[in-house]
Amino acid sequence: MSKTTLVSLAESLGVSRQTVSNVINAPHRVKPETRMRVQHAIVESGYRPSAAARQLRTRRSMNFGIRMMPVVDGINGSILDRFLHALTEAAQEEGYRVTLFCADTDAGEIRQYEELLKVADLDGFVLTGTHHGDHRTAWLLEHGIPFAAFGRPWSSIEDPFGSLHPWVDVDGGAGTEQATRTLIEQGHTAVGFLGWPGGSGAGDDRRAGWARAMRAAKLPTDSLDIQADDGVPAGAQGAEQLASKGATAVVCASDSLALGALAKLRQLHPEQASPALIGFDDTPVAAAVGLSSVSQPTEDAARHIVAVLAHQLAGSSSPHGDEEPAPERHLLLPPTLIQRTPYSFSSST
Amino acid sequence: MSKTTLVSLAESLGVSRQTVSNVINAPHRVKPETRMRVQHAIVESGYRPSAAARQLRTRRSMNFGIRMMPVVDGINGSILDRFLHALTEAAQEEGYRVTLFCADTDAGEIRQYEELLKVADLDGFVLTGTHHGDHRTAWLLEHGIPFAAFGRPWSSIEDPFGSLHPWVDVDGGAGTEQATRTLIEQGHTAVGFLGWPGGSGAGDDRRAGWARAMRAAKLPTDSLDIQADDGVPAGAQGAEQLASKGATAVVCASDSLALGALAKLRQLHPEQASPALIGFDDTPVAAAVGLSSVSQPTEDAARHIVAVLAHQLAGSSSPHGDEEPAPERHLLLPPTLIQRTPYSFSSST
DNA sequence: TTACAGAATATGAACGTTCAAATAGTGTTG
DNA sequence: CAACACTATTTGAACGTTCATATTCTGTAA
Repeated sequence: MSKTTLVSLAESLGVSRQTVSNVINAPHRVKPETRMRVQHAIVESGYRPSAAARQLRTRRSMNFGIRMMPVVDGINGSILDRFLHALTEAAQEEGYRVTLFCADTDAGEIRQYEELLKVADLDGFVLTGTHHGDHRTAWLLEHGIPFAAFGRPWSSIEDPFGSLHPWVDVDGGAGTEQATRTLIEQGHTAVGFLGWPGGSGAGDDRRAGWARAMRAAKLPTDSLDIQADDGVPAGAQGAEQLASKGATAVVCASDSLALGALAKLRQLHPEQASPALIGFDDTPVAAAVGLSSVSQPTEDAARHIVAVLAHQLAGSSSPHGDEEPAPERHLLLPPTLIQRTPYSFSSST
Repeated sequence: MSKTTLVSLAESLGVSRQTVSNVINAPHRVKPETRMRVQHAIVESGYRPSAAARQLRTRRSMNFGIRMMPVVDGINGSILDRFLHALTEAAQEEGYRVTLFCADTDAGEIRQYEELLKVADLDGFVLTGTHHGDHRTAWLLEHGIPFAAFGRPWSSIEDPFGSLHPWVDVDGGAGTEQATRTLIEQGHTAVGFLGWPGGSGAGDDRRAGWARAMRAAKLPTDSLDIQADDGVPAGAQGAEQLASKGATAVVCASDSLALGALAKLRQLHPEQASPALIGFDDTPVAAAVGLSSVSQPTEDAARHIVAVLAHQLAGSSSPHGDEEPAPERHLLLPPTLIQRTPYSFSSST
């Protein structure tokens, strides 16, 4: 039971290796009858073409890379898990594999690109955590390396849809806007926003969504906008400030902040079991404590990223008539508001 | 600036390809003078050997696979992030790459093994989530595929150190034991255990640690042992039961359970800002809410797994005198108790 | 029947590396 | 100085594909 190869399989069938190869890569070139016969033998023998040999010849590895960011907070980073899983799954379905790599900085990431392109012949990359002044996209574009980003090109945010590279992102602003609107509809007139200091792209976007909803309802936003570094303690502190300014409801830029706010609001208003509070990212923690949160369609985003990347890769090798319709190169997905009632831990449970 | 290859580099130096190859793979065979010259040229040109060509010839890909488990809870799963990051980093340092793959079931995982071995020529695998009646290890052993597991072989738990395959695990029992002891030293005599239903390997192990500490202190364990499915609500419920049985402190099998317990205990004893409570896994949530927790040395585990796997892979190709001392094939790492004071969210913050 | 076009299949070469074996170089020794 | 034992370097072949081209087959028209 030695290894099946193109040649050994061809010999045992009395055809040439190229015919077997064609059955796999260009079935239309083979007479239906032979094709069937070969296909049957392929299944029978469990033959799989060697990626290495194929890669050596075609210079394509059917493999793309994604960087593991250094673990920071983890509470928000945990959505990466879902993303990575969905990405791997989608890639697998399209016949691609996902290779991980580490880098501490963007510069380090670029160095890894060079390395991986030469050594492993990666076909492309998936970028996450795009930000202002991101050098990675420029480098990749310049070198003509296929890639797709999870995150808008914040550097040229005036016209993200005119961007040269494909990206997929979640419309955070629409999420906070909806969250705010929901709270307003529930009767709140002083909805505070608890977000990060300005300058962080995603953070500003989420803040803008809140402001839009407030303006649309002709409600004042003055002094209801708190800037706090991400984290539970800062969330508690911010919630306290907002409460003192008269806010009766709070929209947060992250679940970490919301978690702190939840604890603080409960402390301030013990009579009120379910504070009017909405977090962001729908992390496991939010689900765990029953916190309403804006949920990003991570799976959809991952799937689309793979689609865009795969289309780009396939397109470059066979520039003839398109079979598949080209997936959108720039896609802004709407998030979903997950409404929950915080667990009251009442004795009746 | 066309691609540098072994041949092009050799030509420009006036040596043969094999000499350059030797400088890379067996430097001792090359005269120091030539070696220097070649090494310099390699750096100069930024030459990197093609993984595909190498793999085709040597049948080794310097690549191992790890499965992305379906996302379940997430609150505990988030330690996977840290593990994966550390694994990738360690692998990278040893010259290996990490390929992800998905499977819903163990059987699916085995199917992927077959596929990946044939197609991508993966050199080995890292297993996570070992459990009773795990078929994966048997399959891999049977087929002679190198692998290392994160998790003891629970199926043959009588003699884990006699196991045929290498594994690394964290001594959960030692963790809960230490946690319990710490609480006892603080004066508690009725320390409850809030864990999962029996039969889950890791869960039983953690329960046993608690029981050991209690027995050692000659304290009764009757009715202080609660079995609950993982999750925040179940944690709250369990904590309430324990409180009604007179427990003044609680050790939990997971942070999810502890999080629920924390909320419940605060509700039951509002005067007591910091309930005597210890969780497990030191997840980001625990850090966020200031919950004491047993921390697994995930990074060390990952690093050791890579070491064992790399040693196994290197060993099989060069069975001569060992340079590196062989890393332990079976390793039980002690966890660390991280003590924290739950955030009180007091106005003074 | 012959010639010819088009479909179907087969053959040689190449991708970039390492292995195995051959050749050239360098002292050492009788 | 010839024979030898090493060390250092080179050469041919092979890994398993796909590309480009060549060959064979089949049917149709002259």
